[in-house]
Amino acid sequence: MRRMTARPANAHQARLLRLLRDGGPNSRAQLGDQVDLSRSKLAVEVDRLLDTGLVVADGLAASRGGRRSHNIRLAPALRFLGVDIGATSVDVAVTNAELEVLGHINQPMDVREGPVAVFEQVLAMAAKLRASGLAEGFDGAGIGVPGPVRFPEGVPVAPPIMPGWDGFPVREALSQDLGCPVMVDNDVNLMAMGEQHAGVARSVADFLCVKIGTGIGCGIVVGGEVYRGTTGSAGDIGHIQVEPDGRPCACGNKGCLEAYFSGAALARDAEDAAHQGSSPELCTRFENSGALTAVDVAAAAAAGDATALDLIRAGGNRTGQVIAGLVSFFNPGLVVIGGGVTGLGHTLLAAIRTQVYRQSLPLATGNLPIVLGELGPTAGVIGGARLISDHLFSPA
Amino acid sequence: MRRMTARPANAHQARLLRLLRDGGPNSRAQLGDQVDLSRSKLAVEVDRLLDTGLVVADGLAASRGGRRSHNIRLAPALRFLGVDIGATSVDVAVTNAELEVLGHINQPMDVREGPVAVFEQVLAMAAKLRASGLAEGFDGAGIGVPGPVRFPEGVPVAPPIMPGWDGFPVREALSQDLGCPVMVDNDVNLMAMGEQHAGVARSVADFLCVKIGTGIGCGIVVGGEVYRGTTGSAGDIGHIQVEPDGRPCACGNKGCLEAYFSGAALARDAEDAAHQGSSPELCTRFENSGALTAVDVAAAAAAGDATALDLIRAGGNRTGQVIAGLVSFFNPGLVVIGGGVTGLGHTLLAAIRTQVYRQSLPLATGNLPIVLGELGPTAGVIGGARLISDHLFSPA
DNA sequence: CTACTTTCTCCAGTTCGAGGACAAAGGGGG
DNA sequence: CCCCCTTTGTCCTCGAACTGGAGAAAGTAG
Repeated sequence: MRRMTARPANAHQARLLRLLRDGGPNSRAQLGDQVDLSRSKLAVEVDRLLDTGLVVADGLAASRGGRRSHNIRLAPALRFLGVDIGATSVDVAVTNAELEVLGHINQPMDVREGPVAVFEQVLAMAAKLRASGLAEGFDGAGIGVPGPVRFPEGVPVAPPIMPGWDGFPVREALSQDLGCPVMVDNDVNLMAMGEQHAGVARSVADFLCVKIGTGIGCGIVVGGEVYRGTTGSAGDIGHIQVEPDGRPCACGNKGCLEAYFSGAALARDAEDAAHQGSSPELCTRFENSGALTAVDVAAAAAAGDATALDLIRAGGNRTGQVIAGLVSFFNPGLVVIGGGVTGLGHTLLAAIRTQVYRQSLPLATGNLPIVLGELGPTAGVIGGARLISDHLFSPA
Repeated sequence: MRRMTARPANAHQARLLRLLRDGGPNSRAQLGDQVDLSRSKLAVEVDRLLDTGLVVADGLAASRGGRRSHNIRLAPALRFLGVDIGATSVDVAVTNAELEVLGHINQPMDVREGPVAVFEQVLAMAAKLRASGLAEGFDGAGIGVPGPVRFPEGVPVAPPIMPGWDGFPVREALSQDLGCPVMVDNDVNLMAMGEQHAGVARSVADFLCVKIGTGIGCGIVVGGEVYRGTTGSAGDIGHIQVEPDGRPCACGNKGCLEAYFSGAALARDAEDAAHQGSSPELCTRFENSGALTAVDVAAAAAAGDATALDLIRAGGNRTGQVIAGLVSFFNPGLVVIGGGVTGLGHTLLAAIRTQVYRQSLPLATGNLPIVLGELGPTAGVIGGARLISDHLFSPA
C-alpha cells in the first residue's frame, strides 16, 4: 500500500503539524493563539495542509462562548513504527500521528546475531502488527540501537556490544525494507525523547536520562533537543572510571562504572553471593534456574534479602557518584533514571539520590528532581516515533 | 558623550552585523555570497544599516576580476568594554566593533572586598582607558565574574568565593554607571567565548574550555552557543569528587578536585614541600618571599625541580581524570585548557592528555585535540566584548 | 428574541521580494 | 587605445504574500 509522502512546505506548516502532534486535535482558533500568524495566513496554511492530506477535518469543537470551531487533526491513518533494539530483546510498536501506542510487541533476541538476523525479526514483528489491523503501512520508522550512531547517516559506529554492526547501513537498509523514511539513533537518546514527549520530562528543557540496562548510557537533552556530541558518542558514561585500578572492564580499562553496576555486573555479583552462601534468597533462586539476573536481585530485594539490598545500594552509590559529577557539570533541570534495572526501584533511587545530593553543590541540586522514568519499555518506542515524526514534520 | 543606541531591526541585519564583526570589512557582493538574500534585498538592508550609523562605507575593495566593490564595515567609533573579574585581579579592555583589543589593563584586586569596591576600581580602569584616547564612550560592556550567574538578570547567585556578591544586581548597577548596555556571565564562559571568537576554538561547534585558576571551572559550548544550565551553574567541575573521603574542601565536602589542584591548593602543597625540605628550589623561593604561589611552582618546574614537576603531574592526573569523564559524557570536538596555571604549560598538558587518552573510549578521543588556550588573559575580555556584541547584534 | 461573543471567510490595499535589464567600473588582449 | 569579458551596483516591474477590516455564520446568556 502506498503511504503518505507529503511533507510540510515551510516552517509554519511544520510548526502546525508538531502542535497537532503534541496537543492533539485542535481548532484553527486555538492554533492561532499559539503560532502568532494572522488569521488569513493561518487559514491558508491549514488549507494547504488539508490539501496534502496530512491533516483532516475532525468535527466541531466545544464552544468557547461563541461560534463553535471546526477541529482539525493529523490524518488518523498515519502510522509510525518505533523500534527499540536492546542488547537482549527488541521492542516494536505502532503509533498514530499523535504518537499514541496502538500496539506493542516485545521479543527476546540477541543483538550479537548481527544486523541481518535482527532485522529479519524486526520486520516479522512489524508485519505482525500490520496484520493485526493496526496499520496498513508505515509512514516512517525510528530505530534505536544499543551503541553510538553516526546520526546523519544512521550508521552504528564501533559499537562495543554489537560486533558485526559497525558501519552497517541501518537506515538505508530498513528504509528499503519498510518502504518508508527511517531515522536511527542511540537507544538512550530515544528513551530521552520518549520521556520528553510523553513521560516525566515534559516541559523540561535541559535534562539527563540515565539508562541502566545491559550497559549504562545517558541521554542528554539541551534546550529541548537531543545532544549527540561530535562523533555521536555523547552520553557514553558506562566507561567513566569510578575506582582507580579497579575491576577490569570489557572495554579494556579498569574500574569503569559498568564493571560495577549494570545488568551483567549485577548478575555476576549475585551469583558470587549465591556461591558464598551469604544470601539464602539468592541461593535458592540460583538453584532453581541455574543462573541469576537483575530480575532475581530485584525479587530478592523485594523479599527483604539483605545481600541483594546491599548490592543494589552499592551499585546505586557508584552510579550516584558519577551522576553527581554530571550534575555539577551539566546542571540539568531533571534527572530521569530508566532502563532494565528500574525494577530495582526505590532502593536504587534512594541510593542515587543520597549520593547526588551529598556530593553536588546546593545551587545545582537545590531544585533538582531525580526520578524514575514513567514509561518503562514504551519510552524507547515512543521516542522512536517521535524521532521520525520530528524528521517528517520539518520543512522538506 | 552620546553613544549608539541603534539595534538591528531584523534577523537579516543582525546576521550581517555579525558577519562584519567576525569577518572584518566586506563588500556587498561578498556578504551576498554568505547570506542567501537577493541582491536587491541585501542592498536594502545594507542601506538601512548605513542609515542607522552602525556600519559605514570603507573605500573600495580589491577587484575580483571585474568592477571593484565598495567595502562596508562596522562603525569604527564603536567601542566595547570587556571586564574579567578574577579572584585576585581584574582585566579591563576596550575593543572596537570587530572585537580587536585596543587597550588592556590588568590590576591586582581581591573580589572579597565586595562589589562596590571592585566596581569602583573597574570604573576607574575604564575611565583610564577612555582618557588615553582609545574610546570616547562605550557602546556596551561584557562582564565576567568568578562564580555562577543567573544569566538573564545578570546577577551572581551563591558564589562560593565571592561572599557579598550574592544577589548583587551587577548588570543593572554597571549599566547605570557606564551608561551602556551590560551583560554579565561566568568568567569561564567568557573565556570559552573568547577562544571561540579569536582563539583555538574557531570553527568548532561543541567544545569544553577548562579554566584552572584560583578555582576550576569549565565552559561548555554546544552548537556554537554557551550552555549555562538550568540555574546557571553548569561547568562547575571544581567540586567533582576525585577521591572518596579525601582532603576536605572549602565547600564542605571531601575529595573535591579543587582541594587537590587549583591555584590555592598548589600553593599550599608547594609550601608543604618547602617546609619538608624535599625541594631545594621551592625552599629558597619560599625563604625569599615568605610565601609560594602557582607562579613559583611553574618557575621551579622550569628549573627542573623534581618536586615541582611531581606536583604538576599529580594535579594534571587528577584533572585529566575528571576531564576524561566529561569527554566520555560530552564527546566534545576540542578541549581547551586555560587559566592562571597555564603557566605550568606542557608538563600539565601532557599529564592531562595521558589520563584522558587512557581513560576515555577511542570513539570519543579518536580525533580529540586537547590544547592550551592561545589567548591567555585576553580570552576573558574578548569573550566579554563578544558577549555584549552578540546581545547588541541581535534583533531588538 | 436580543445582545454579545467567537469563529471563519472574503476582499482590498499595501508591502515585500525576486529577478531581469542595464549602467558603471575594471582587466586583459590585440 | 579599442573591444570584449567579468564583476558590481542600481533600478524597475511584476507577482506573490501578508495585514487588517468588514461582515456573515454560529453560538451563548439572559
